[in-house]
Amino acid sequence: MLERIRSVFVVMEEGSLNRAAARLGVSQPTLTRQLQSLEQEVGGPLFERGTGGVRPTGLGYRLREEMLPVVRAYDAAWAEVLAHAQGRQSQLRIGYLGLAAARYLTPVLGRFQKAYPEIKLWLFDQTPQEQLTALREGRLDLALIGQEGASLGEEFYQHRVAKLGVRAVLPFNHPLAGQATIGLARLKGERFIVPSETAVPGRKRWMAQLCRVAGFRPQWLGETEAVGETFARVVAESGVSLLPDYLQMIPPPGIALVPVSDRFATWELTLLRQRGRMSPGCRDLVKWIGEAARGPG
Amino acid sequence: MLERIRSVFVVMEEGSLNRAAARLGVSQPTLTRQLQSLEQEVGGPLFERGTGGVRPTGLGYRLREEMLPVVRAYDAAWAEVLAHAQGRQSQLRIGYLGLAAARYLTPVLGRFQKAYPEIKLWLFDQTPQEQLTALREGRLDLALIGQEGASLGEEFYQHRVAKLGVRAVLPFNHPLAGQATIGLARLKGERFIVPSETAVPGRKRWMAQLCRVAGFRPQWLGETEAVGETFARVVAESGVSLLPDYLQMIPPPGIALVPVSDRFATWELTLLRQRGRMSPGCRDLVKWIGEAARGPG
DNA sequence: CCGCGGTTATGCGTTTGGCGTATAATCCCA
DNA sequence: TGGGATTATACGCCAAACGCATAACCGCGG
Repeated sequence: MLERIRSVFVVMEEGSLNRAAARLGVSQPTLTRQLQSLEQEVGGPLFERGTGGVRPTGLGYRLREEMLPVVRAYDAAWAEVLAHAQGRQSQLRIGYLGLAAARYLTPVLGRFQKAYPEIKLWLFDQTPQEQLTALREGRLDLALIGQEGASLGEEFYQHRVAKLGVRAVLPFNHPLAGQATIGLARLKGERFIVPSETAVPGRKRWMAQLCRVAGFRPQWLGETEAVGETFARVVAESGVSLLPDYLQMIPPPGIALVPVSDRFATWELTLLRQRGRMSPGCRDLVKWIGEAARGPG
Repeated sequence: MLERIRSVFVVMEEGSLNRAAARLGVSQPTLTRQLQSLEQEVGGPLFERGTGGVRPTGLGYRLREEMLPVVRAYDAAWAEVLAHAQGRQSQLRIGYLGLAAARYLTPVLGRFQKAYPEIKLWLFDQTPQEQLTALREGRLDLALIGQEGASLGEEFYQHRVAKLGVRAVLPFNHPLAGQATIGLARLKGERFIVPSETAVPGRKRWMAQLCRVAGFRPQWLGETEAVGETFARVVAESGVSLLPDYLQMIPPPGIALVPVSDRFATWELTLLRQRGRMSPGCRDLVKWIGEAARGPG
């Protein structure tokens, strides 16, 4: 059908079925029939036939006006898809959690841009849930996400980047706030602030699992939509929370971040990507992020 | 090809070739082969096949991201074309010469909007040349244009709207400026200002023709790009010009518009439209403009 | 351990839609 | 009144696409 429409453009340029057919590499009767079938589908004549050639009708002009940008967009989109298929990716879109970026993502970006100057990097600071839907909609090529993505191993490929420790989030005046490290069991009886399932899917399950191993069942004080809100409610409502130990993270005022000493208290930083072959640029980026995370850590 | 791409969307929604084939009304083997052929053209797999269904690859997601807006645009454009073919035009775009509009176009617009409230009228104040190219590109449905369009009867349909007289454009201090009417022959020896061929195609030929019938050959003083420029140069360089007798036209300062008395000195106001069937709205508009022009005139 | 229900892939015969060649019908112009 | 254009039609052929039947594979549960 698109080819028929393209033919219409050529016929309008040439003003003659003969010449248009020559340009299109088909015979004149074929072009005539193509046009007839298209006109039947549209429901009106696109050209007035004469002995000196063909002249567009208003409908023909209208069709070109409406369809020309569509055909151009189609060609551009098709070229993009072909480029992607051949690994000649022109862009790489990475979703990340603001907290994790500075330590694991930033150091690699300079190196990547030097090695692949032709690839434009897009960075999106998004919640894990946003990253997942963006991955599903194809708006993202990579997602730097936490352990919560483990359950999505079916849906996406995952690369383990680093295994982090855990820090307890305590209000500054909490009795344990001054400790260098604490065992998770000492948080028994505390009431936990947890991100909502829509904001950070799986986080609640992860925290519950840790508490279970530590020997108690956590009581939930409430759910939040952003990490800043978590901090605020920990302070305001004397709750506690658990957070992956992103290195170099500065605790906000009123908050103490105390490392959890238990060996089992870990959190996997994983990189999710869509199924299928990786382009060389993407492969290197994944590799380097892994090195940067494991090397100095 | 577009149908293949649509199929990809459905398969991504369903996650299963079986269900997608059912929704698409084709057999599963057919859908499998369609997908295979599309993947071969793209140059990479769009889905990973598993025993539990299919999962999109990055390439598949990318294809949907690129092609979904294209397909939507295609559908919208197609609907527009179909509507146009059935005469259910949602808009009517009219080009007009500023000078002629007030007298012939404005009175009809109110009536038209009452009769066809669902049709959006677009009015474009353009030079005749601009109107012609706009007609050719399908950006205009009607063009209110002068006799210069007569030579284009091959290319477009024309409706004679009115036959106007002619006025001589004279500087205010010209010896003939005070006359009630003049014969064209008295302009012999004057030097004429004429719009350029690109601004008002055919106008120069029309003026030459009138002068020839009046018994002399005009001398050209220069060409202008707009009617305001014509007035300015008539005053500044003591030239003369000829203008269709748009009724109710107010002469600008320094200019006298003297009616030409010769019977042959006429100018046809014509309405050009693209070839092919007219929608009812367009037909009425053309009819009413003609009535408005002939009735009181 | 085996079979059942689910998946996708493949082979085969048929159909149909589209193409090209040859030809007709028409018009403009010399 | 022909010659050189034009577009439309008739006919035969072929290839692409479809559906049916079946193969191959997987997971799960008895």
